[in-house]
Amino acid sequence: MPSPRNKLQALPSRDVPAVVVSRLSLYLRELRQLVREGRSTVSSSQLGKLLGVTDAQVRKDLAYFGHFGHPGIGYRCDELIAEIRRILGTDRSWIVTMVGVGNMGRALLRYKGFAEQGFRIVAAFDSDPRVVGTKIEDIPVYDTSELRNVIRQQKIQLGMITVPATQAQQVADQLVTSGIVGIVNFAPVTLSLPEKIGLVGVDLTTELEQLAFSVANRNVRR
Amino acid sequence: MPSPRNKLQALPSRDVPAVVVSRLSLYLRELRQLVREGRSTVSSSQLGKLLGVTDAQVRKDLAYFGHFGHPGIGYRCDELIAEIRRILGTDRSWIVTMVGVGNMGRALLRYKGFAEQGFRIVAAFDSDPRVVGTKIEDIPVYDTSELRNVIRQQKIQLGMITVPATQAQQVADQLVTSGIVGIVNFAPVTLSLPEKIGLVGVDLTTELEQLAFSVANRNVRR
DNA sequence: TCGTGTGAAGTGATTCACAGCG
DNA sequence: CGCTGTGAATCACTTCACACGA
Repeated sequence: MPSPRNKLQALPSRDVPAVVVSRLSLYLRELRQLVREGRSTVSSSQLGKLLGVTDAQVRKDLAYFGHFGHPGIGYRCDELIAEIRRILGTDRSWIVTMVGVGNMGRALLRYKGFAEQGFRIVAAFDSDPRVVGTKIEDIPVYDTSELRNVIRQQKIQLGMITVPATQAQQVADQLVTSGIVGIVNFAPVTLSLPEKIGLVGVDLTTELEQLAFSVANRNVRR
Repeated sequence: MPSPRNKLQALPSRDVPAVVVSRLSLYLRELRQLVREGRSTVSSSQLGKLLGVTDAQVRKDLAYFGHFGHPGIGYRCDELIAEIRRILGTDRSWIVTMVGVGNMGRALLRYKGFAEQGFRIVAAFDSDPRVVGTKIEDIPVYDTSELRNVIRQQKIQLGMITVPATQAQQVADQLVTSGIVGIVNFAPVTLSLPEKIGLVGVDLTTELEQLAFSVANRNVRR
């Protein structure tokens, strides 16, 4: 293979399957747990066993991005954590907003896990005058009409959408024209966005449907 | 191909890739939208375009489960909705519980979307005496010590876990020994469960990490 | 010796392309 | 003629198996 042996190679060595990236997140989660337990190194087979994947898969996944392992030793946990964070782009912090301060939005605003991984929610938006002007966990709630101004002034990069399905596309369009580069959509609709904009959809009903299927038909492997 | 030409064939015609099932949920979502707009039929290419998949993919996905289309016509929306619901197992209703009534749990208890798709949350559990005994959207909150009794008495089938990561495995074990058959885990840990138990994990931090990656590296297709 | 990194082989999913039906 | 259902071909991902480094 080409790609020189410098360990800090440029990131997008080649087109990476999305499923590999999703496993990276899981590796990261396990590595943090291992560190909490006092482990300093881990082998691909150990890490794989924790997640139900093969050792070869772990190594191949990581090899998309560089040479992080130490033959005979395995991977140093803290080192690999740093590498994966760099790969995912969570070594820096991201400035995030939330549009929709209903039940779901409020719950997410109060969730501490985001900040721990470098996602700083700095503003929220809603159209209900009863919440506009309030703060939730120190995060100010603005009227939706302020969307563009606030996003530009605060240099917000990512948006989370927790408005009703009927409004989600319109909100997404506003986010895009305000300069946001990525969206997590919790509304149960398919958004259509410019290619350039990153998009992740989370539909909780869909998740329950997957579960119902796997229970109703005991013939899927996860 | 074997499999006789009766349209209502037995469900698990063969081992179905998980990704096919997840698209089924999305087809369902689009079909409902189409019906709302007054459409009565849809072709595989139209349905595919709405979701960014090919027409062949739509047809192949559905063909895992039967012959639902009408050559020259397409698929009748209401018919296909019924078929997909039957396949997913959401034509009947599921009895669900929620363990953990923090921010996330409360938000999900208040979310109306679940009931609409046949998921009836009938009980919630927490260990905080301030919420035990209260009701959220008419759903009673019991002390966690009551878990087994309530699950058995109410014949609860599915559980959603929204407790802190440190307690998730223990809660999952309790759910399993109480007779639950499927779990949606919102805690950011990998659960280990018996093969027989259905499991879907939703980790919101992980989702944001996927987004960060796709924004930081503009080389993934979704 | 243990465990990584990686070509090669194998498996699985997607797309192609077309016969056949309404 | 439009559109499904589906083998065959292609493309993508995973696993195998082994050379090599510490």
